[in-house]
Amino acid sequence: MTQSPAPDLRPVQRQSLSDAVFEQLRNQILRGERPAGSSLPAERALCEALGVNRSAVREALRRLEQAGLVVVRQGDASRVLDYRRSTSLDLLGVLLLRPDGRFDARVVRGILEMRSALGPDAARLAALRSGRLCGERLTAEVAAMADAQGDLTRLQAIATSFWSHLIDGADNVAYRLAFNALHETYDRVRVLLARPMEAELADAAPYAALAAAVCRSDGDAAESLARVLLARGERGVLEALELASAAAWEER
Amino acid sequence: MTQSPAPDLRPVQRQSLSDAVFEQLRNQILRGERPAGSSLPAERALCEALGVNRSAVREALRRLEQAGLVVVRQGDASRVLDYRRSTSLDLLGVLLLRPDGRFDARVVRGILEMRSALGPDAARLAALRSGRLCGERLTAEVAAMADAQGDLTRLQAIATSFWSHLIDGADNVAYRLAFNALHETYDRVRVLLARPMEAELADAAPYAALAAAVCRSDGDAAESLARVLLARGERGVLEALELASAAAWEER
DNA sequence: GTCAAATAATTGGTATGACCAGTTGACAAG
DNA sequence: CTTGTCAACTGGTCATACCAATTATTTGAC
Repeated sequence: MTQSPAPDLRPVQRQSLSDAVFEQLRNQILRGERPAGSSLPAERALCEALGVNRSAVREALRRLEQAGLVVVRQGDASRVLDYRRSTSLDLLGVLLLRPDGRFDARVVRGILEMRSALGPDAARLAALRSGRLCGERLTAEVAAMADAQGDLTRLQAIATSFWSHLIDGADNVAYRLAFNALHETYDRVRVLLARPMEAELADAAPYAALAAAVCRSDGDAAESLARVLLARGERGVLEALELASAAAWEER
Repeated sequence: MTQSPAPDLRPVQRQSLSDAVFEQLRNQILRGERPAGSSLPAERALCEALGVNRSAVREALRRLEQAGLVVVRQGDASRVLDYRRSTSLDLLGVLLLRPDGRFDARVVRGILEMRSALGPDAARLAALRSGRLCGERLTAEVAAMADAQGDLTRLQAIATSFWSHLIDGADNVAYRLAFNALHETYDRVRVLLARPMEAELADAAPYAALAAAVCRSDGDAAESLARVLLARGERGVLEALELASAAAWEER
């Protein structure tokens, strides 16, 4: 008797009502269906329309407010803000995926550019500020890479850890918080990026050189090594993106 | 009869209960009084302790969750996250001011470094991508600067607008969102930075040169001009920061 | 008719209290 | 020791009433 292939059961994602309301309204705003300046329906009207209690609606509104998507004022209707002007980096993740499920190429490009602008500078600062201590941590990650050759998924995790230590070494809160946002965005599409970023991930040598540069507090070398390293992945992702858009073109 | 000096009444900022609860818990977390990994009291316990309704507590928790400061899971206690790892740039504003009301020098330094890393690249991209159109908008801002000579507050507003147009020209969502966060942080301490940044604000010539470079799509020139321009303010702020910390030292 | 003050209607803000639904850990049965 | 049950937490949802701020309308004086 043939054994059917193991159906890998993934944990089902739970979603509270306020989560659902939040996502629905957020997506409508980001899609432009609720343009900046427009008013949201009254809370009681939203309850009615969505079939939930007012608490759920209010909690969702609080989250939208915290995210910088709407402004709520007692006595007046809640108004939609221009998310391009009023939100912070934590929205990158949702902006990355268009409504049709494909990548938004502009967002991808923007993320890559930011990575290339901050990464080398962070490497420079880490070398100058945390030299030896940071360099040793980086070297440990490089050693882990050697054990993981061929396992792209594991290499992704190690590379992330590598950069996280580098950012810590740079001792820059703004870079840290930006990294958090970029990392979370990256995490959403990690599997899809494994192949395109193979050139950046599979070769441990540049990481080793960068770790060494940091270790000897050579800021200039660290900066230029980081620049070269990041360019590898950038090229791969952009190429994959072009192929994908070409394929989408063919589909028509 | 002597007239007492006009007591300038500023509009009192309204604050809902959930706002107050949010701020209190957020500050406790950021101050380390509620360390990462620790559990928050149960919602009903918080209501009791804070003297408010459970709705207010829940709405505050939703905001904390959205900000990446806590994680809430049904059936279990809410837990505090490590904000250095789980929050995004929108926390810069609160991190900037220490509990005693002074600036956190490390945060200031970090913001300046990020500004210097992204600004020149944004200028380069704006020149390459939006050249003429963007350059004309920038030129208009430069003209406004001429009318505002001497009025530092107005110059601040114009410079902000100048950079906003430049970021738009760079056509990079990530830069835009990062700019939003930096700008909001800047806005909180605008008046305090007017003097220290005078060298960057008062001279319109560098802005004019940058606008011209963008206009003729000269990416390299735009980048280096932006670098020089931003260095002016950076130097001034860092000097002011040293003076302030020296003064604080004297106070003891 | 004009304009300002009073008022009604609409919006969000807060409060109570009940009950549903997951999580955890103690505890008894196997 | 393992396993299943159950009790006591936890957050999630609901209904309803009333308070408070804003806005639009009406009213009334001039």
